[in-house]
Amino acid sequence: MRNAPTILHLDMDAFYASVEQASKPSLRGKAVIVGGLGPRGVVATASYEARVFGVHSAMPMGQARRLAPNAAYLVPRFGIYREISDQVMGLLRELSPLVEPLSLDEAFVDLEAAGKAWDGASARLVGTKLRADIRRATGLAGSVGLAASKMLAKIASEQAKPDGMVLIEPGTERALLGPMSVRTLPGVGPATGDHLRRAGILTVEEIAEAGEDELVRLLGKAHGHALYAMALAHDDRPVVAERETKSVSVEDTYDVDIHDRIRVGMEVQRLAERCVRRLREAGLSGRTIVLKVRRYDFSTLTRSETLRGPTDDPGVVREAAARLLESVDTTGGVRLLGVGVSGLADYTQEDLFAQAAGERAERSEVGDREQRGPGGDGEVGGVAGVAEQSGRGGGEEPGVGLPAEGASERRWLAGHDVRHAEYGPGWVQGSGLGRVTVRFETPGSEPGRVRTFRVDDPGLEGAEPLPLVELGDGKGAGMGGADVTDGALGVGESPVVPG
DNA sequence: TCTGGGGTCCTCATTCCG
DNA sequence: TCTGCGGAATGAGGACCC
Repeated sequence: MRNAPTILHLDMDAFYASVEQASKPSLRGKAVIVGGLGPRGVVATASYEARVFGVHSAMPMGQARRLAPNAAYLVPRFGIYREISDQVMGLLRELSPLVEPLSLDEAFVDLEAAGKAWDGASARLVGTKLRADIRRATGLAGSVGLAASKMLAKIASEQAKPDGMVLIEPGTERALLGPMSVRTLPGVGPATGDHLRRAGILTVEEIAEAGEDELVRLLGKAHGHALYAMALAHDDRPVVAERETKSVSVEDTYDVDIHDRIRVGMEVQRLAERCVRRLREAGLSGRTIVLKVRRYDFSTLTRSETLRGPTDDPGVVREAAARLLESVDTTGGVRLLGVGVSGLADYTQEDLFAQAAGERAERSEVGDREQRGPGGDGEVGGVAGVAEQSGRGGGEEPGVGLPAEGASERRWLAGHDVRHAEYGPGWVQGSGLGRVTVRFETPGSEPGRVRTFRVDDPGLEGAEPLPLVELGDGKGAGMGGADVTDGALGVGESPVVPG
């Protein structure tokens, strides 16, 4: 491990929720919860105001609504999150060519590799400037951790939240980590945490005291060795700029369990097609097809099949998925279906055609029996439409207000952007019972007024998100000096009117 | 109104091959 | 020829992360 705190970890604070607050003046200082709004949705991000009520990410939406009934509940807008993320990652790449994004809102940067920092003082300067640059460019707050390894930089940024910076001085790591919970260490989740607790190991120090052999005995070779090293603050993992994709998958959780076997088959076909679309967009092909089924009782099983060569042929993937489904008992109902492809290779056309032809010829007799799937192509029934809604969010959301494929009526998703011919730009506060409620405001405006329309109002249409920071003047639209109208935290009137 | 979606990595069992 | 053994590939499942 290096001896200077020159690895930087950036973590954008409550990212999705902060973007929504920056976009929507009326939500600043309020509890905002972003996630799936269906009956089986979970929280993706809660604003700090919402966390006061005990709401946190991965919590079932129903539970969140009980804890914070007056919060604003919004559907994610991945398009704008990705745009802002690109902006932030761009700033990081100005610091160093060695940037390792972990997600839309997190990344490691190796400052030493670029000669941008060589000791604590220079690293602090870089961190301070970065946070200011991010705020100027996006209006948002990010927390920075600086340390001599990835693990510690990440722990540091965690401690820095919200809107802060923490540097862990080399030499102080063991003392700092010792009293912390084992759950602090990367790779220790609920299961491993329980495992360790049953062995009487609660803190990082106790992991170190237990010794490597005991850890390996408890957790297996790879995990045991890795955890022991982490507990001693040994972490040599380099910052890796380019990581290859290893698999591509899509999955949908259905609002209501599917019992009908034919319907299950159709859904698997649709998922296979979506998966291949994603695969092709990435310029990839793959050898191993994976079917995932989560049953009514939440038990999950996977079935996979490896082809002789990589494919990106929708027909081949559909057929493989259908074959895999045959070996799965779905009586009792399924709540989730997924199709994935792994064993990825670079796309090559000749391989592809040879493969497709070969596979089909091989199974020409068997094929007929299981072909029934794609016949009803394009037909999306009532329940399928609902599933479609819950399944969106992977990044290919349809434009708001545009009809979903096969759906006859426009859908207005809470939080998404719209424009009205008479009232201008705004966003959907809620919809139902044939009505849609829109708040007319923009990132740079004062909190705006609410109006309600019929869902088929001809003057209303979906719109692109507006930039958070007005171009040119560099004025941040962030939360810093935003007006907070409620005296107490979030106990004010609901900013989102249901129905 | 219990529990999303898209990934990665590891372990363990089985099978095939030399 | 029979048997044992050690990979490598494959398949299933679990844990974890954001």
